[in-house]
Parts: sequence; structure tokens; C-alpha cells
Amino acid sequence: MTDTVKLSKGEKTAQRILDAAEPLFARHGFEGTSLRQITRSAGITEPGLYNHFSSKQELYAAVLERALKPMSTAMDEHLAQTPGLRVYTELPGLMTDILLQHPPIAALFQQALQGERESVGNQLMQQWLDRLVVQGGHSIEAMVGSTIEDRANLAIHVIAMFNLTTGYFLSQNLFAALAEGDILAAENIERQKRFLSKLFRAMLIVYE
Amino acid sequence: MTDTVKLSKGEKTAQRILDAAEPLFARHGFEGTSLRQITRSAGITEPGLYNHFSSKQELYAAVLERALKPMSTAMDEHLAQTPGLRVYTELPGLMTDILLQHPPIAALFQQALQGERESVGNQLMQQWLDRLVVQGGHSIEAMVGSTIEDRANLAIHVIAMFNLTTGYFLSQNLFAALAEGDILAAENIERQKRFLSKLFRAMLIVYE
DNA sequence: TAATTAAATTATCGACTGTTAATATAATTA
DNA sequence: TAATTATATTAACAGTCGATAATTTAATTA
Repeated sequence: MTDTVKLSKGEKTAQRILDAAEPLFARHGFEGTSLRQITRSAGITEPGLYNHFSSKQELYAAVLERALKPMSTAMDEHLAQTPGLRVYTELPGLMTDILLQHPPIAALFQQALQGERESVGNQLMQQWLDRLVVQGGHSIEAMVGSTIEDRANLAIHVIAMFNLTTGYFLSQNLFAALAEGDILAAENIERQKRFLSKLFRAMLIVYE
Repeated sequence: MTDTVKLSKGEKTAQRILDAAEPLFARHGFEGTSLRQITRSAGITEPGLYNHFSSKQELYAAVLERALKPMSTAMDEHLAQTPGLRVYTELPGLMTDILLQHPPIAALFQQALQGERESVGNQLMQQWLDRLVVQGGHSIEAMVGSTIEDRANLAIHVIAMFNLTTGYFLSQNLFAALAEGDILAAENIERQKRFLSKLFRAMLIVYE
């Protein structure tokens, strides 16, 4: 459909390894996931993995980068095309749509942020969210003056947006218990998007 | 100060084990934390742990229950004393204050929710948050009619509140990178509490 | 103080961890 | 097809995992 590029055998198994590793790292974290689990799920033997990734760390970084890519490009386009404050009111819905296509990566992102400050995961996530702060700072200052007076308040807003959007996908079990439904069902995704939209418009009205 | 109850030697080391285990489970999760790490940090040998907890699972449950207790009692009092919608506008600030006293437990709660649906962690968290849904449902319906029409929408609200409140404490590294400050500093906690208060009032205005 | 119980230790278990070496098989290029 | 490279395998490594048994030391109770 989208990409019918001819893949060599090695590239195909590398993809299979990434596909197998992604949900495992997302659910059990870096330390909680073993190469045995990954290679078993990918249908290869353990040392075979080292033909494609030179260590567990490097595999983890590759998983994370692949997962961040669609978020990153979608956000770039959105930031370039959308004027002013709509960046903030529409971005959560956009992120929700992307996360919906690969629900486990929400957990992957949160796991990545829990490690050491210098860890690969942390750094990748930080440089990604940093653009939101920079761009968002400009937009808001241009629109409503310096109401969001400093970087600290802006960071609090961006962090809240991130946690609200990804946190929804982390609450699958919780939602099933509280509402007896599937959080990924279309109707519930719509509910969440309406909720986010309302919430973020309300959030900005405070600063008008 | 608060409790000068005479503790037996065994009870004291049990406490020390819990104190050592809490931040480790919070940061590395259940599977990512080893009994070796815990006992080393608690200053005892590994088999000595089994004099106080019969397995890793049981220790984990004990850590989680102890961490949930102050949240649970504070929430009970709050629900009993606070009328109507103020339950929702003031609860996040209250939770923030409690989490501030033991910052690692925010991560502990999120980790607990990631496991299997039947896991101890998940069940403990669910029965705790379930009360919010039940009580909150009554309050809101009594105040503003059936505007929050069904359980699904209510669950979305409760989940958002939970993720916003705990997510702040999970974003320590992120905040340091984005705003070059300490997320636990009094001034930033105040910022977050003001933000949460505004946000939740705005959230409810939508339903008036 | 003596008896009893609680709490700690050392030694050890089989299973699992990430990783490497040596080697065989399959795919690609000459 | 032959040569070469890419990709897979089996075997083995030192270190760690959670847990148990047997035993010694310390604390509590009689």
C-alpha cells in the first residue's frame, strides 16, 4: 500500500524484531524485558538478534526512535500549518489519532521518561517535547501577550497536555474496570477527543 | 512526633525493607527490581527478607498498600466533608499535597496500572479509583443534572484527573530539561496547584 | 537468669540474564 | 556456477534471578 520497497531478508527480520520488542518494552520496561522474550516472539534464536542490533540498549533506542517518528513528523507539519493558539487546541486530538494507530507506544514513551536523566529514552523524549515549548511559547506570547509569563508555567502546560493525551492510553485496564468498556472503541476515542478539545479551549480562555 | 509506638526489631526492619523497596519499585517496576537491590539498600542479607515477607509479590503488595493508605484516608475525609462539585475542584490540589510528601509513589501507582488486568497492583488501584467514580457520579448528577450522561464520560474525567495529578510528579526529568528548575520546589508546586484548580473549574463550567 | 521465640546468617539451588565464539546455512554478487 | 557476503544456528560464558534449607545469633517472655 504505502511502502512496497523491496526489503532484504535482514531488513525484514530487523523489522520483525522491532515489532516484537515494541509492545514488550512498552509493557515491561527496558529492564523488565528479556532478549529471550523478544527473540521468541520474533521467531529467531537469541544470538541472531546481534546480527541486527549490537546490544539490548541499541535495540531499545531503535524501537523508541521508530515509535517517535510518526509523532514527530505529524507534529512538525501541524506546527508549520496551524496558526497561533489552534496549535494547542488541536494538537491533543492529532496526537490521540496517531497514538490510536499504535496504542502501545504511549506506554513506551512514559517508560522512557522514567529512566535516568541521561538515558537514551529520556533524551529522545526531551528533545521532542522541547520543540513544543519553544514553538508554543512563541505562539502564546504573540497571541495573548506575556500572560504565560515564564518558562516554568509553559512547561507545566506542555507536561499536562502530554500526560493527558498519553495517559488516556495508559488507562486501558482502569477504564475497563470503571466503565466496563474498551478505551480504544471509536465511541470512546470520540468522547476523549471532545473532552480534550473542550478542556484545552477552556485552558486558554483562562489566559484571555 | 506523630507515632512513638514501640516497634519490635522485626517490625523496624520490615519498615526499612518497605522504605528501601518503595523507590526501587517506583523507578524500575516490579520486574525490573531485584530482591538483591532491595536488601542491599535495606542493609540486610537476601534470605532475611523472607522473615518479613513470604515472596516478592507479597512485598510488592505491601509497598503498594502502604503507599495507598494516606491517599485513601485523605480522600475519604475529603469526600465526606466537601459538598458537591468542590470535590472535583479541590481534590487535585489535595492529592498533589499528599504526593509531595512521598514523590516516588506517583510512579509507583502508574507502574501498578501497567501490569496485567488481574495483578495485585491493578486491583488495588482500581478499587481505590472506583470510589471516585461512584461518589463523583452522585455529586455531579445532583448538581448539574445528567450532563455527564454516562459512566464512560465520567470515567474519562476521573482518569484525566488522575493522570494530570500523578503525571506531574512523573515529569521530573522533563521539567528540569524544559524549564531548568526543580518540579518539587515550592514555587512550582504552587504553579501546578493553581493550574490544576483553574483547569478543573474550567472543566466543570463546560457542564453548567 | 533460663527458656523460647524471633530474626539474622552462610551456603546452595536450578533457572534465567545479556553476550561472545565458532560454525553452518542461505542469499547475493561476480 | 563459483565466490563472497549476509544471516542464521548450536554451545557456552560468567553473572544474576527468586527462593529454600540448615544453622547461628539476638531479642523477648516466663
